[in-house]
Amino acid sequence: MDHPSTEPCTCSALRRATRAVTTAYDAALRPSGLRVTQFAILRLLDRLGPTPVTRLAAEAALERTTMARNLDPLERRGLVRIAAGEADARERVVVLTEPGRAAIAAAMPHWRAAQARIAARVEPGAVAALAEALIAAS
Amino acid sequence: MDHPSTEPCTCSALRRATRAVTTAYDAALRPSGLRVTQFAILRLLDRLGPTPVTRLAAEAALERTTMARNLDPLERRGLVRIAAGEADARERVVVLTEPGRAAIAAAMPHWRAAQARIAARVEPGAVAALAEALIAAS
DNA sequence: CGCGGAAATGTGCATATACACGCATAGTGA
DNA sequence: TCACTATGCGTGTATATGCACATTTCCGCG
Repeated sequence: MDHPSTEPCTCSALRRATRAVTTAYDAALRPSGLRVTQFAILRLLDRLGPTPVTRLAAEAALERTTMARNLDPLERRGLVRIAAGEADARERVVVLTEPGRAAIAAAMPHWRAAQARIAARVEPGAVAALAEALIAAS
Repeated sequence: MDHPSTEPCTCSALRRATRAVTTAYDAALRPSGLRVTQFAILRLLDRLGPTPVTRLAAEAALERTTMARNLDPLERRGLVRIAAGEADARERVVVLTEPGRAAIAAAMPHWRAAQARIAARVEPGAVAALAEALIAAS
């Protein structure tokens, strides 16, 4: 081999696939005005109820500061509200608002469509399994 | 089901895995001063030789403007050089410099280590196959 | 040769992601 | 009560990513 630059990079392949899939989901969610990342945060919040930023980040396996910044556009649009913690003054508790709940509902059918389009060609379980394995390996 | 927010999102799972893997690769590449994205671009350039930005983006399946901006830090550090096209004045041809080549070489062992760590737990072929399927489905 | 469409870029804007620091509050042991 | 440590956050900086628009240059046709 004249060039070692031909060996495939697992990380790059993964990033590339993620870009493609994300673009597809974002396109599908377009009418709802949400991106898949934002939709995911809203859904998580819906599941967890009011949650401090750090815990929210942990649940999403996101860097804390990343989560905090990802919340900004959502707060600006009134989809979430951020309140000071009651027991602990350091905490900033994120709360899903009614408009936020409505945004989830509005986006849901588009999200399902995207999910279905992918599932038609790729076993969702396979993705989940591989994702888990990759996370464990990292 | 009281909450539809529990159904797993294929895209989010994938993004999460990619974050984890990227973090691992970036950590491994740390000593080289390159990120995995930058390393990938340099390697691509090494494979292709001098290439206009748009074609480089197409090869990497990256948005054109994204590629252009990803080149900025590399150019700033002198790892690539950007010259005006000779035949076509519109083109901006990206060229791998000697320091760029050296950077690849320096990063290579760290990259291999990261690759090996992942490969020990996850079949690289499986990732590649799934990535391809996902891209095709998007 | 001149014109109109196509191709290659650049720019502005918005979000996503993570690391290094620094601040404020909570909790704990002497 | 008073350090000391641990915890929850915010900010600064840098990169990564993509869309919408505007600009420049090329090329084929009349």
